[in-house]
This record gives sequence, structure tokens and C-alpha cells, in this order.
Amino acid sequence: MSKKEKTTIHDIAQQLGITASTVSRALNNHPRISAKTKELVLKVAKEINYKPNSIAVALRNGKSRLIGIIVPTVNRDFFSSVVRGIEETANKLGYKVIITQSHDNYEREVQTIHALLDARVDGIVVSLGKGTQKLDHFKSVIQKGIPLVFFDRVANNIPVCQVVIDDYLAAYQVTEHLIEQGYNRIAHFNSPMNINIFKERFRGYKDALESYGMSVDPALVVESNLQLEDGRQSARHLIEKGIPFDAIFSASDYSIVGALQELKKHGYNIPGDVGLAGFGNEPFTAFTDPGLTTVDQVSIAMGQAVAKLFFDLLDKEGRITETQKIVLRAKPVFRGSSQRLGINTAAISSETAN
Amino acid sequence: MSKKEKTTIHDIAQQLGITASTVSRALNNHPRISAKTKELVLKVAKEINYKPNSIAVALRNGKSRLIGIIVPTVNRDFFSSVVRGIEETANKLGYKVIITQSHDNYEREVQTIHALLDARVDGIVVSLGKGTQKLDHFKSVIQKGIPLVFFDRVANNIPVCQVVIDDYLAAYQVTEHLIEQGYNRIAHFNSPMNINIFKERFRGYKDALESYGMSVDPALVVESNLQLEDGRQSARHLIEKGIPFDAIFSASDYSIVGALQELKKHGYNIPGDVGLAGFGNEPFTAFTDPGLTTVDQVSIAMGQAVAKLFFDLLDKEGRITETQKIVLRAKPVFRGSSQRLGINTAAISSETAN
DNA sequence: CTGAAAGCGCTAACAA
DNA sequence: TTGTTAGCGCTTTCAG
Repeated sequence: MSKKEKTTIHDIAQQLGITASTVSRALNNHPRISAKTKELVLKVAKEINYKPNSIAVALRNGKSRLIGIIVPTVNRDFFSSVVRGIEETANKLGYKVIITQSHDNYEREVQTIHALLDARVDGIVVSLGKGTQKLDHFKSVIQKGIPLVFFDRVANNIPVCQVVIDDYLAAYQVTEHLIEQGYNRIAHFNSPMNINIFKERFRGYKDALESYGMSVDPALVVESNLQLEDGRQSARHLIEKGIPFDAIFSASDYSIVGALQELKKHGYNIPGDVGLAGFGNEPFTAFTDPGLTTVDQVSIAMGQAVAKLFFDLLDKEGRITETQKIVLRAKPVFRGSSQRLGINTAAISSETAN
Repeated sequence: MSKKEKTTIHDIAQQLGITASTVSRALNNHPRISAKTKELVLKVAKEINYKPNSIAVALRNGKSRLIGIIVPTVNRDFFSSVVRGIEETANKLGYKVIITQSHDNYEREVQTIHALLDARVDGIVVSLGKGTQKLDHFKSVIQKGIPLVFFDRVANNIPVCQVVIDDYLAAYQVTEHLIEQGYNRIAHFNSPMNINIFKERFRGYKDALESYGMSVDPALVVESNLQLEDGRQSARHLIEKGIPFDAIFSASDYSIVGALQELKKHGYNIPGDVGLAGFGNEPFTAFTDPGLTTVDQVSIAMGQAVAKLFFDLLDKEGRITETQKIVLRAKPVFRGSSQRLGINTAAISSETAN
């Protein structure tokens, strides 16, 4: 029906009275091929609109030029930015990217790994789901010598290259900032801490308190899944139990928004009565009233770092001798929700929006 | 070095003293194969951990079981939900999905189409970028008989299956709601309207006004790229030019948030002085203060509809005889930003959060 | 500098 | 029910 002209190198060869192998060489500009032939081949190729069949190439070469990415969700500024960074580098190098989402579900993560392996990807980039405890599904990837890079949500008990931010330092800085603003009953919202980043954020919080002569009050540490509704509940929990607090540092922007809503509903003044800080610098943290203090996870830089690390690994073709760990410096972003001393407001004017 | 046991059907065949073709048939449970052989093959396959090489299968069968999706950005609740819907159906059917982002950039969209074609995808699902005017890059897809489905941001001047929401009706309903709330100088933020959805939203706005005996005041229609900052600027524009207005209906949630911030900065009371409504039901519209009235684009339903339409098409193997258009009903979501008469508040209590 | 031939792993006529 | 054979489109030794 339709013009199904599946043009192949043989078509070019025929038209030029040469062999397919010569065409192949010309197309890949092999060194020992005459300039004239090369030119002719290229010309005909253009004329008949020849496109190499990447599947045949993949089969022949044993590499698909496909790379797999697994993230918890793509609908998050941080993840989508990192993905974009990887994607751009990948495309530049002639690779295509298969993006998949685990939705923080362990089963799905395992399935996805197998699906990617089935698809014969040349390498895999992963940010772990919250539910992931066992890491067996990655062992087969490593054994097969397939390049593997973890980012952000990583695990330590597995020898694999990774890119992270300094969660500890950022958490320390934000907590310190709250202390400097005069808050001294600082609550902390966190996740059941399987994953490194959450442990680190807690450590930063703890150490900052201790540096200032305070200590962690277990009653002020509330664990949840850190979604919006969890933040609401956690805030309500503190209020209803009558646990005194004058600030909250959450390991996630989502739950701090929930807390903000709940606190406002209960008539608290932010940042007068309670100071708030989140983590992630999701765009909406600039939309709330007041704007939320948070931590920017330098997603662009991370995407670039991941891509570089990954393609370096790919060059080594599985001949991996060491596992690199790259730590990037995150950027605290101070907005209205945590500033009651009138300091720094000039620097953040446009973001606090009243 | 590593256990690179590339197990193939030949390994199984050898171990069982049969031929590769028999193994192949057993694996695909061909009807005319003995139960015993089938069983044995399956057993050995499991033992040596055989995984079919999908690339070889693809080359042989001429289909990659890969489908390509192009969206403006994945970092948007609507798009990521639709993508998720497609992904789930696809995976269930043994297809993998390559997700790509055009970032509303025409060049990139064209490139991506070619990249997907190069990757030999079996079909393509697209939501157009804002910059896209020419559609030539899709013609080659159609000519090749590759299933193609547009969703949400579609074009009419090309014969292709599509899934959309009833933008017109939703815009009409929201505008009507504003009118019923007593607003009568309703501004409209829109995009330079290349894309259908924006035209339709404008039409709905216009027709609602006219139904109530008003007409469109060109001074109240402000065009921009509809991002957050654009919304700020558009609001500032109205204020500074002294154009009287008491409500804004924006074709995008992002720009209405910008407007909200700007108006609050200038001391306007929302919804008392100015009523606001956006479009998209992005999660953050529930985070603002007050919550924003908007339109839910039923992303889950759309994902399902797209998947169904797409795989129906795939079944027909390019033998496309008609172009279906599926129109879904969108859901207006009324929140605090547009309700000054105290109506309906019960129904939206939890979402308005004070 | 180019050709001939083999093969990546799989499937599907055609035979038997 | 199973085996034989050929070939998807490409790359790459090995010869010339």
C-alpha cells in the first residue's frame, strides 16, 4: 500500500555496482576506502533516503545503543531534570534512552530491571525506590558487566558507581539556619530510613542541633512517607499531642507543604510562630505563601555528572575496576517560611512574593 | 572475566539433542509440538537461565516491540500520568516505551521523530509542542504506515487518530462559574493559539460571555507563553495599564499562579477583589492560598484511552481506514480562588485549606 | 582499496 | 511432530 521502501545497503550497492560491504565501509567511513566511492555512496544514500536499520546493527555488534533509566517517578522536578541531562548527553552520543518509573514499588523495580535487560540495554541508571531493601536484582546486572550507575537514592552495600548530593551538609546548614533564626524546638519529618539520603538528612539535623548544644528530642522526629497528606498528618500529630515545637525541617518538600497548610488552618503564623524548611526545591515551594525554605538538589549538575560517569563506564566496556562516588554540593534556598529576623530578605525578595 | 553466558536457543537444542527450530517453537508454544518436548525445553531454558534476545527477534520479525512517546515535558502531572497509563498497558502487552521530551521546541520534535524512526519503533504517541506549526515530520510516519496517535495537544489539519478533552466545554463551564460568582470583567490569559486546545479554551470563554450578554474585550485577552513568570507579567500588565478587571481565567495553571502572586503583592484580595481560575489541575493548585479553581484533565482516563486507541491501531498493522477522535469530558474543580459567594464550599472543604 | 563469505539469534516456509 | 534451510540487515575477518 504505502511506500514501504525498506532501503538497505544492498540497494545502494546494486545501484552503484559494488558490494554491500563496501557500502557499509563507506557509510562508516572506514579508513581504507576511496574518497570517490565514499562520496558516491553518500550521495545515493541520500537520494534513496537510506536509514540504517539500528536493530540489525545492534544484533551484529552486540550493543543496542539503548540505555535504561529507572526513577521512582518522572513527575518531579528533580528527577525529570536529571533525566533530561542524561538524555541530552545520550542523544548527542547516538544513544536512545528508555525511561521507566518504579513508583517506589520494589516489585516494579525488579520487573523493570528484567525488562531492561530483556531489551538488551547497554547500561542502566537508577535512583532507588523507597520500598527497595534487597538489591539482588542489581547483582545480575553487575555480573553481566553492564554499566550501572546509581544517583541520589543510592545504597551503600553494593559496589556500584554513584552520584549524590551532600545531603548531610545541606541538612546541617538548613537546621543551623533555623537555629540562627531563633527556633529551638525544631521538629524533623523523615522517612523510615532505608535509603541513604534520609539517614544523611537526619544526621545533618542531629549534628547541627548538637553543635548548638541541643539534642534530638525523639518526640519531635516524625516518620512518614513524606507525601503531602503525610505532612498534614504529622503536623496534626504534633499539635494534637501537645508536643511543643517552633519549627519543622522536613526531608521532603511535599510533606512540608502539607504541614504549612495544616498549620495555617490551625491559625499558626508562618514564620512568626513556626519556621518551616523542606528539601528538594520543587517549583511549587516558590508558589506557597510564604515561600518555603528548602534545598536545591542541583539537578542539572547531577544529570551531567551522571551522564559523564555513565559514559565513562560504557567506554570501559564493563572492564570496571573501581567504583566512583561523586558528591555534589547542594544549595540551601532561604525563603520566607523560615526567616523571622528580617535577615537576608533582600536576597530573596522576588521569591517570597509578599 | 564475568560469566558472560550468552545462552541461546542453540544451547538448549544441543543439551536436548534437538534442533533450534524445535526449541523456538516450544518456547513460543507452537500448536504442533509435543507436550513432552515443550516441557523439557522449558525446563532446560530455566536451568541455564535463557532469555530470548529481543534484538534478534526484532530483526527477524520486523517489529521492535518498542513504542515511542513524545511529550512537551514529562515534568507535569498531566503528561506524566498519561505516560504512565500508556506505559502500563504497553508493558502488559510486552512492549517497551521510549519516552522523549520536545520541551516545546519544534527542532527537537523533528529530531525526536527521526530518532524514534531510526530506533524502529512500532508506533508513536505524541502531544505536540507549542512551537510546532509544520507537521511534515509526521507525514513520513503516516506514509510508512506506522501507527500514530495524538493526544491533548493535537492538530486538525492532519489525518491522525487523537484523544482530547472537551476544552471548549470546560472553558465554558469555568467562565460561566466566574460569571455566576458575580465577576463581570473577566480577563483571559492564553497562548498564541497555534494549538487547538488553546483555541478551544478561548472559544469556551467567548461563548460563555456571550451567553450571558457580555462580549470579549480585547484589552482583557492577554497572550503569553503561559509560564509562571508570564502570568506575573500579564497580571502586572493589566494593573499598570489600568485596565479594569475582576477575574482572570487562564488557559494554564502556571500562569494563574504567577497572577495570584502578583495580585497578592499588589494587595488584591483573592477571591474578594479578583477571582482566579486556571486549567490543568496541577497538584500545586491545591497548595496555594487560596486554592485555585481549575480544570482536571482526567489524565488517567486519557492515558487509558490513548493506550486503547493505539494498540487497536497496532493490531491493524498500519491498515488504517479511518481516523478516530475520542473526546473526554474534563472536570472543573472549584476551589477558593473563585468563590466569593460562599456557594459550594462544603463540597471542596478539604481542598481549600483555609 | 574492494569482494566474498560467514554469522549475530531467531523464526518460518518447506520438507519429511 | 520435528528437521532443514534460508534470511532479516548489517559488519568484519580473510583474501585478493
